[in-house]
Amino acid sequence: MAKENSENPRFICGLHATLHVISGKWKPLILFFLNKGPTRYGELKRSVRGVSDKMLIQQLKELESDGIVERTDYGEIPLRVDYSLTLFGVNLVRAMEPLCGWGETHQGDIAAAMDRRKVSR
Amino acid sequence: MAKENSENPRFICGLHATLHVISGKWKPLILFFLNKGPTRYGELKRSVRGVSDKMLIQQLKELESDGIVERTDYGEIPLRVDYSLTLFGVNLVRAMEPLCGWGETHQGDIAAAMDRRKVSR
DNA sequence: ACGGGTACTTACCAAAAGGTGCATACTTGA
DNA sequence: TCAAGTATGCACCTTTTGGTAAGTACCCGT
Repeated sequence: MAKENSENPRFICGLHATLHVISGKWKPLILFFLNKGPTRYGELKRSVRGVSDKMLIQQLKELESDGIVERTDYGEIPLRVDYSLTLFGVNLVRAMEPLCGWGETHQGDIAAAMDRRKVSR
Repeated sequence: MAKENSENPRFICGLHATLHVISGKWKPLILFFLNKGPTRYGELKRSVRGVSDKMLIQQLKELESDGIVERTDYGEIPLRVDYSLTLFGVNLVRAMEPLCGWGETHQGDIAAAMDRRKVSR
């Protein structure tokens, strides 16, 4: 078990801790869309364009395990399952909001940066 | 070149755009430490515990290419190079601050979540 | 009996990301 | 001549992440 002391702390800083929860190609986007309210699996998949079933389910399971997201199974057929944010998750998404704003504001710059990276490969 | 229209937009949302800039295991931490002011390469490496030279240099190059970070070579021997945030970078790090706060507040929960993930593998 | 729907599983594979180990350049001091 | 310092390069390798394709469970309607 990892020792938690000042000599070898688990996390370098608060940001480091947060990154462990939100790392994964799709997690930030999943959380972003769940911020709109409880969402069915299929609807979430349509919102998070490009994600595969395998990854969506895997990352939802991890978010559930971490206490960020909760899963509601209505026990119907066809299956109807909702995913929603816990209070813990709502606070996390709130902390992510400035990143949304920054990205909105700088989409042009970011697209240009991506093009530069592509060219220099 | 990717078409930017409402039918097939480059980014799903602002957050998606931001993620393209900060994705990479070490980038958020690099930015976090550079927020303290211009930093020498060696000092930055010591701060970002665990990073290899290869990755630190690679991710610094990408951040520089994206206009987030600037590199100052003093032309001395031994080499002395400083890395610092551009204004663009300072604004990005400001947007990341709530994530630092969230992580600070929830380090215990996050550590517990990580332990649960480890057990269920 | 079969196909539809939704949500999810799994084996195998590919791609991406990250790391190791050794190397380089250059001036200075021993 | 060699070692020291700092910053960086590169070939090869390992690990992690993500994707594909085919499959599953279950009830209902045709």
